[in-house]
Amino acid sequence: MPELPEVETVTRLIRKPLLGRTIEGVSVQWERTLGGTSRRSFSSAVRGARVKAVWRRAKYIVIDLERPRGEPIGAVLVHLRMTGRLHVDAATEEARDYTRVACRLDNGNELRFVDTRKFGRFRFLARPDDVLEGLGPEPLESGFDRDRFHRDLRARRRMLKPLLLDQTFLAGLGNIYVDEALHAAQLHPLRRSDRVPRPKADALYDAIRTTLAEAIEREGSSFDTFYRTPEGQPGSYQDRFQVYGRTGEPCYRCGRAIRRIVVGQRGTHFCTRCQPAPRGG
DNA sequence: AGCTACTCCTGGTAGC
DNA sequence: TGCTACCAGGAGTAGC
Repeated sequence: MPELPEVETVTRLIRKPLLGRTIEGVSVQWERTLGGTSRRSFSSAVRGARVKAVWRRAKYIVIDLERPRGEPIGAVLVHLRMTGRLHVDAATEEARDYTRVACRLDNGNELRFVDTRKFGRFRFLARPDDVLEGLGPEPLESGFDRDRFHRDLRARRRMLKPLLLDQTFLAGLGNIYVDEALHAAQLHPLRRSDRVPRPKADALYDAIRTTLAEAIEREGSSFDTFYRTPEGQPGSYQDRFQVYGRTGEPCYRCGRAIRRIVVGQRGTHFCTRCQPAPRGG
């Protein structure tokens, strides 16, 4: 599903076609995609606005908007959740199925938010920081270092799997990359965060950063005909999965069958030999 | 504080 | 063939 690497890939691809463009009009097919704002107020907020910047924070694509004279007016925060996609098409191109929101641009193109399952959000916020400031550190940025990660792990008493999925703890990881990082660090998903010794915390830190960086290099993961970049190209990191979706198949490291359990309603994949069960939590 | 269950949605698929 | 049941999971919320 779209996690940090997929969102980063999408952000990079839509940046160029959006930068400097003015939104001339919007059409909203599914109002709840706006995340609580009415069609009317969404439309009046973004119509006439110009795209000042396109960047990523956690799993959000942030589209900063400004008035024609240059005053900032807020941002559209796009969250793809499970099935959201962004496309920039010629406005004359045939409508895509499952388009929930579309923004007509001043160069004849249209930004389309397509989302079969309707979980995604395309929200205008006058003060986007209200949402973004509540997020945990960016795992690939320099402010996130080994000392901080170790300290943060010790400050909580939670199982690693749900803790790493918590966006206020660390931003950008989802179900797939958490499983991959825990396997790389040889840590059991149910291990309690305050019982991870420093060397293992360092190993997990390295595993998270390496996994995410390599996935970005490969433009994310695509599978089940699910994820595609805006140009329709699949990413290729799914070929590197060590545990995710490999239930019953041999661990590449030790040969034992990968096991699947459910933790917090999430499918969780791990190797019972490489990631031994914690004793007493 | 941290856990579980539930909700939002739809397409795909397993099972009959 | 066609039906039903269930699964996928990001994140918000409620209740314990």
